[in-house]
Amino acid sequence: MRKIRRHSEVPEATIHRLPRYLEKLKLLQAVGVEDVSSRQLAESLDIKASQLRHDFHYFGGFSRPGRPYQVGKLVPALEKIIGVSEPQPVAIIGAGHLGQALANYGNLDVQGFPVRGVFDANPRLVGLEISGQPVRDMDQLEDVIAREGIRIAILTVPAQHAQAVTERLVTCGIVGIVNFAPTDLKVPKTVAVRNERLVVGLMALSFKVKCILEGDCGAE
Amino acid sequence: MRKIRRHSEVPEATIHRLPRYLEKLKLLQAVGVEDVSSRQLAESLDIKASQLRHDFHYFGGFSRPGRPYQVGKLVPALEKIIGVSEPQPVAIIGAGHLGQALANYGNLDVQGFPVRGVFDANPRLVGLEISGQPVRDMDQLEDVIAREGIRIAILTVPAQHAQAVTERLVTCGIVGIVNFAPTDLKVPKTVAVRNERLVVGLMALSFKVKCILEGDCGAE
DNA sequence: GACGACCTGTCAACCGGTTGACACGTGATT
DNA sequence: AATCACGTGTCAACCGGTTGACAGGTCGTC
Repeated sequence: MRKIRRHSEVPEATIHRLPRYLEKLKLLQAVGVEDVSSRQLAESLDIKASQLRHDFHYFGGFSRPGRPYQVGKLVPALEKIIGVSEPQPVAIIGAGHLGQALANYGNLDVQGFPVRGVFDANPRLVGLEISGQPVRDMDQLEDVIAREGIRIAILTVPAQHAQAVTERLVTCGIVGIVNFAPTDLKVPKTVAVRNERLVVGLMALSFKVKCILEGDCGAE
Repeated sequence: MRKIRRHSEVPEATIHRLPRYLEKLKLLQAVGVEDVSSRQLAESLDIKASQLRHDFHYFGGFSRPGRPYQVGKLVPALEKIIGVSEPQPVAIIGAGHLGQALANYGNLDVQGFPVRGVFDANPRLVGLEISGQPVRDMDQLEDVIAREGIRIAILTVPAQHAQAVTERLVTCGIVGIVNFAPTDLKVPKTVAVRNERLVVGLMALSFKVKCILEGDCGAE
């Protein structure tokens, strides 16, 4: 039942697994499964059971010893840990193709990240309606973020504007940024950034593809 | 000058840094920089110089000892290693909002991944033109992939169809898949998959945001 | 031509994350 | 009540990746 104080001690790798645990557990819950053992859950996620238990151990007290985990308790516990026990509103900055695609992506709402503001500097896009939401002019950025209590922003502006926009976001209280621009953002330590760089991913994949084709991967 | 045979020995972490090296080097090249030391390059990428040299060491022979790296030689060398010294055509499966956004994303072409086929099962989308390319019906999938020699596919179909489509892709010779569907794909070992799970990223970010807001991150 | 500034290649120590092992708790069965 | 199958919490060994240190090469300068 002991809770760890400083979440900063949780390894990065574990943090990235938490969402996957939650995802799978919600799926199980939807099917009506009540109990799940570390082995079952781990196997379905293709990781080792010991690792899963180790991960949970950082937070402690998910189950009574000797008994499997209870899906019904684990889901809200994980949601609380991750910070999505209440909806976490997000803003999308940049209503180009990608921004629009994300605004339309219903899964965000469902998973606890309702889009509460879409912004663009281009007057042609401003006023456009996407999934029932207007694209707003950038000069409303600060107002809307404050009013809606938004903490997380998704950045889909061109690379050359990314840093400037980021600074505005930081000033008006944004704490987390998902960056789709192919640039590294400079932010204070009190702001978390996650880079989603498609091209980097593609290239890493390309490297592996080359390995596979040349036959110097795996047992040769 | 010694070349390592089995690229599979290159650590995952290094593979993911290679594209970033290339990206930055291209930028330098565009500005006319000819030489760059490991320290300069590493600092601009916010990593340690020793790590960069260590990474390059896997491939060897990028520079004459005692002299800094030559941008003009490094760029093609890295392109060759990553597998983008020649354009690597890709297909996009699923022409929904995300698929369209990616098809429109000019950066892919520029970086060596020209989109050579966009497919969708929805008759309403088939025939639509995106960036000068028609959305094709799924029944043309095999033909086009074979004709264009496509090795990498980007999967942007709904989760429930992802596995079925994947199997078709594998059968017709696709070796790398970028998966945007929130599902784990089952593929043979000879196929590389990279999952781009937006919601997982958002949740990891949300966790950190919560840490920051609660003040239990960093030096407290 | 000797010196010093600067560079890379290389290796060994270090560190964080992963994994296997096991102690201990629970409930069903005999 | 004893036993067995199955479960979690916990820890120590292990392993891969990161980091610092240094040997050895190159160039410009005095």
